[in-house]
Amino acid sequence: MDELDSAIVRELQQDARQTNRSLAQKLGVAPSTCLERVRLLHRRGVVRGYHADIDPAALNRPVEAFVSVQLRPPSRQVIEGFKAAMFALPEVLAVYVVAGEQDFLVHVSVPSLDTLHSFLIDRLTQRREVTSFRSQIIYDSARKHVVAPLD
Amino acid sequence: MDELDSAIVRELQQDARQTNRSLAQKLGVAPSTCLERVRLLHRRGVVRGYHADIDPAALNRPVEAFVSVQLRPPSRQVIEGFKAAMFALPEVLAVYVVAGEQDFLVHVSVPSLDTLHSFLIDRLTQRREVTSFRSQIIYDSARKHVVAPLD
DNA sequence: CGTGAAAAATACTCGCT
DNA sequence: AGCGAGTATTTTTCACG
Repeated sequence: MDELDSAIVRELQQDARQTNRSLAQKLGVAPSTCLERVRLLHRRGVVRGYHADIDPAALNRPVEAFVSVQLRPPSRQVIEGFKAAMFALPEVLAVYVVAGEQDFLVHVSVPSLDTLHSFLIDRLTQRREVTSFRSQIIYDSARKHVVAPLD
Repeated sequence: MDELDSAIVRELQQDARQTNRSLAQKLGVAPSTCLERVRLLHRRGVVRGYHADIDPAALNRPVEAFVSVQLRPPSRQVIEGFKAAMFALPEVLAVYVVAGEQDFLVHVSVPSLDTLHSFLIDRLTQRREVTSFRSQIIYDSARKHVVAPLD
């Protein structure tokens, strides 16, 4: 990860569809050089993929929330099982196994508050390993698409 | 958003760099048709951008956490100010204004637990509007890159 | 390891249905 | 709106420095 790699990573985070040519021009190297670097970044697992960012409203998912969940017992089996079950649900965007009062954080996006309520009742309350949960509706959010190396 | 649009959106979420040609082939339409659809999806704001997914470890950010923050007073001014301040920090990946006991959720990624501690002390404790906060280290996580329409 | 030029593939335009 | 042939760019390869 030298300076050129970092610059490539930054640019591809900003716009994954820019041509290799314009990328090379911006960074002041030959297109073939740039292409080789990008390939190495793939092989090394630095670049994990390229994904379109879609407006949730267009997918009929205007309502988002975080649901914190406490599990019993918080064993590996229970945690892994719950994680897999949640991830399989279409409403779920992401799952996080966390340390703290709660064991789990589930990021969901749904068509309405009604759908959220149904999700909580049908998908969480049902499960015996869920001892408690708390949901936080997201009023507003902002996410970075370009993340710089630290240190 | 007919069936073709949905298919395009799904495919571009899965791999944003696939050529228009292969995309058209998969969906059984002419490349020019496909290109026109993609452009319309842009214009309508359905596709907001294309971003490379980078391994956080490669950016020297192996430690992630959610920090829940309570603000006083939870006025628009205070919330917006805090949001902007947090978003400007390099450690911050995303910010969420939420409803519930806490007012804010900050997603951070840092080089180490030490860095996280410094972040909490120097960037949160310092601020007068922060009345309390709680941090949850992320042990494990999974995020979907392809999100389907609901209903 | 980076480069430049040739070859192959792709994007993009546009007149037509 | 969707299509396909033609043109313009781009990607990709490869022999050389």
